[in-house]
Amino acid sequence: MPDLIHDGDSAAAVSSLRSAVMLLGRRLKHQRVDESLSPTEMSVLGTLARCGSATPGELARKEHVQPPSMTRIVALLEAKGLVRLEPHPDDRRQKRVSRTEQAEAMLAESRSKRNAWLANLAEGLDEDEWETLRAAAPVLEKLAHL
Amino acid sequence: MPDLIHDGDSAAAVSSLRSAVMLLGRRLKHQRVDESLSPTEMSVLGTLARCGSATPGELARKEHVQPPSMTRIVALLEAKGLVRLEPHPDDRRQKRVSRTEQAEAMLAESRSKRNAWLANLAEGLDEDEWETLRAAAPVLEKLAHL
DNA sequence: TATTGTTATACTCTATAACTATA
DNA sequence: TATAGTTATAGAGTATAACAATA
Repeated sequence: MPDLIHDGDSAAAVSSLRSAVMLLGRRLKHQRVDESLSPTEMSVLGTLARCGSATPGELARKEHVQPPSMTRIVALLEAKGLVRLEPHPDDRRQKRVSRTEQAEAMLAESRSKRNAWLANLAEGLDEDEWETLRAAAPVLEKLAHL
Repeated sequence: MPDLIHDGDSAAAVSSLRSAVMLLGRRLKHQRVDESLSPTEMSVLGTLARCGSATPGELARKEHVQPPSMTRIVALLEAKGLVRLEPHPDDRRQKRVSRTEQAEAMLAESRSKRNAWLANLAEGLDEDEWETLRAAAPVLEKLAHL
């Protein structure tokens, strides 16, 4: 494995990346479409958008909450019409949780709002800076998923 | 103002940046030194590291919490030896809150732990990718502060 | 007997309303 | 009279412990 990041410049870049990502992440999180959804409820919908469907237990593990908390979250999302619960085909103890069309529309609106906010912020950069960032976007995305 | 980001490629880059920053931000947030500090307590210490010192009211506004919540947070931080409270020089209603040496050490350790985690993650990139990200770091930092 | 999910209950964090002290 | 901070109390979100149903 190449040891890319142990010179001084790279250490500074790591530190700079870390603080920028954390601050920008916090600011993005505040751009919400639906104030009535808690961060975890929102995150569960995002997870379901990636996974298609999952059991309550799987969701609890992915969101780092305990099973009883997920029971409550799923019940709230179901009451809001954002997820659907079905019996598990193989195991009658489990359930399948999947998102509704309404949830997909809300997620799309949420992404769209945050994109618009970020694009507006990026107007404060000059063309070279934006070009640099545009080149880095796919790399940052790869890094985030490593 | 130049209209940099309204072509299709840039819209894709904005979306990619947004999701990468949010995911990476969430993952970084989980890298904690002290599990006994709530996110807001941690954030208050970070704010004090930037500002030097502040009144409880200023902290409440910066952290977007109500004054009574900040009263409690400051009291908890003081009990943990992480902030110091002093009378305000000009106004006897107010107080000055500043961080202790112990808080500075904790913040340094926290930054260091997150940097190490991120640097380790970055080992999964190849040299060109890392070079791209290193060039983008200062731009991302500028963007986060706009 | 182990696992999935739920119910009952307690704790943490934050908010609102009412109060005290100072400007 | 207005402002800074605190006290008292309530609500939202999550945790642990005990339980029911199924494997």
